Amino acid sequence: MPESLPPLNALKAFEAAARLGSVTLAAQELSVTHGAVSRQIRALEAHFETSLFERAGRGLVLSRHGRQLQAGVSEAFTVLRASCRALSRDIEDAPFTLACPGSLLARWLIPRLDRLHRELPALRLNVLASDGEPDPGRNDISAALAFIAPPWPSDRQVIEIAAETIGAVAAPDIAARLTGRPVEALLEETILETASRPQAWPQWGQARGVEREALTRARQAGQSFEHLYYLLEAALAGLGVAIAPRLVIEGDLKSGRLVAPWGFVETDARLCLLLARGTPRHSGEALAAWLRHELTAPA
Amino acid sequence: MPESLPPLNALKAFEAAARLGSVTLAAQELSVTHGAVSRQIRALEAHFETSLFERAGRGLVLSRHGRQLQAGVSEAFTVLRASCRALSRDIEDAPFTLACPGSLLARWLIPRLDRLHRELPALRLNVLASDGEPDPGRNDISAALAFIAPPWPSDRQVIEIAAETIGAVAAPDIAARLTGRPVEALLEETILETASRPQAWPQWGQARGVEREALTRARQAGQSFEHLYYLLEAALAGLGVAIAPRLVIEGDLKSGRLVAPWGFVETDARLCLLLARGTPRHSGEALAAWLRHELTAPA
DNA sequence: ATGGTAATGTGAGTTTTTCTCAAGTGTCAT
DNA sequence: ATGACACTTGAGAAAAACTCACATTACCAT
Repeated sequence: MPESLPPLNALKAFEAAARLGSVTLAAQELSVTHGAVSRQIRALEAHFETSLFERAGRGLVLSRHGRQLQAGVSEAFTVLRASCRALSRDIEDAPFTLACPGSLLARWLIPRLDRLHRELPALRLNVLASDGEPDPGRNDISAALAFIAPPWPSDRQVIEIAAETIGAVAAPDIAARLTGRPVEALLEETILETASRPQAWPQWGQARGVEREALTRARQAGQSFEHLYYLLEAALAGLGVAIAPRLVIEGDLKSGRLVAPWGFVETDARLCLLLARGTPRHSGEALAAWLRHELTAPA
Repeated sequence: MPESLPPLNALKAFEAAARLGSVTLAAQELSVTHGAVSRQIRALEAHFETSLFERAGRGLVLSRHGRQLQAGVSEAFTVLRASCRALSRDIEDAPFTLACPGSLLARWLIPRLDRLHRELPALRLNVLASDGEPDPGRNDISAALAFIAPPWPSDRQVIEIAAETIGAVAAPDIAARLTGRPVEALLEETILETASRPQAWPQWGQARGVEREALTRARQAGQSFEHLYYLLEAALAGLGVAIAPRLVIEGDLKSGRLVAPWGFVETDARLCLLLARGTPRHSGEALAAWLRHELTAPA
């Protein structure tokens, strides 16, 4: 059972003092007072029951035992410093891998990736689509972008980016029949939704005052898709009225390929960045700041 | 300026946990609770902003970064353990060098050296005569044996062995003229003393009730020697009456070569073992215990 | 010599770190 | 399910480390 190590902080003080030949200089290097270093060295001498330095008037000189100890300790500390430094560099240089729902990735993030790379080059961002679960169990993912509703998971850091707004959207030909008419007109159309967000229509409906029962019946008569991506393709193809986060379809609204006859409502969900364990906080904050800016900018 | 070392105690906990693959086992090895080790590892992960272990259900597995760190750290700790262990061994095995006043060495210690070596073989004792200063400035001396009066030096450990007793002694032919007579008979003899203990005669005289002035005059008429060793040779040669510690002349008393007509008195001085800086306390205590035993034993 | 400077050593009190205890959570095996 | 086991975590206690101020010692220039 390897034990029998001397107090390590005392060794650190000794190593510095031995290398610099001075308690005072060692104290400066370690950012403490000389008294602290002096005490640590005494503690080490007490541990070994020997004197490590000869007190030579104004300065210190290593004793025979001190020299012997320094040989091993300085070698060990050099190794330690080198490997810790190497690890820090590797961590610093590691690419930041962001998992992102496929639809958001394709429709919102990818068009902005070039600018993101230009404005945050140090991040060395990789993106990949996370279909299904928003939570990165995989080890090589630094963070995940996802719409999640409270309560947020407590086992990883969560950075809030923006509120989610959702709305009913449809291709222009369908929308033409709805614009300007009361919300109930919706019930005459084919309702499209995703299995992953069963609360989306009810939430929107409540905010817009659609009768709950009627909406449920209309949904049952409509169609459900596995992913938001397919839902949006269906809406674009004119199959019916879909419910979708504004963010994802922003481009489609602008180009006129989709229209939201009754606008958008805010939900309790938020667009969040979920940091994986061990992802540097500042990297996550940098990305979050960029995302926020990009969302509020007129662009 | 080499700095940028992670917290060393956290590294120690990490090293043990990585080597043993378990927080609990590491805690046992380090003699702390598993909670403490867990925290230290978290601190290290926070330092590097990465996760060093994958929490694999019931146990821990090193992550990629953890493995990278372990490589360097375990090497460094191996070096550290080896060199500290080597130093401890060297210190443990180092011979114990005792400085001792020449007269005490020759007349008391040397006759007992053989037994001392036999009874304390682990001490690996060397002895050398320290003429003059009782204080070992020399680096290769582990301890010094000396009669010293309070106050004792505060800058080194002092172990008290026994009270000093001194007495007036003379060769048998002189002593024959004194034995049985009052102390004042002393004043008619040649007084011998050492320059190194000018207080010896006055102390003895006061205890025995000799008039101070008369004694001072007698001393001025007598002879002073540089060392106790010469003083005793003079006494043995019948040059006069000497004052000497009982311990030093014990052998001479026993053999009848010296006689103490009025016995011995205790002084405020003590036979002490002065430990040099860095001498293991237990070595000093062992020697002191042996010396005490030898002094009180009938032998 | 004498005073100035520069270094280490140390006593007392405070701050910071680390540890323990106890409860919480998740996993595995029966 | 249930118990055993292992890691995590919050709060308070214990221990270590640090700072401050002063003491001590040696060197050096005047």
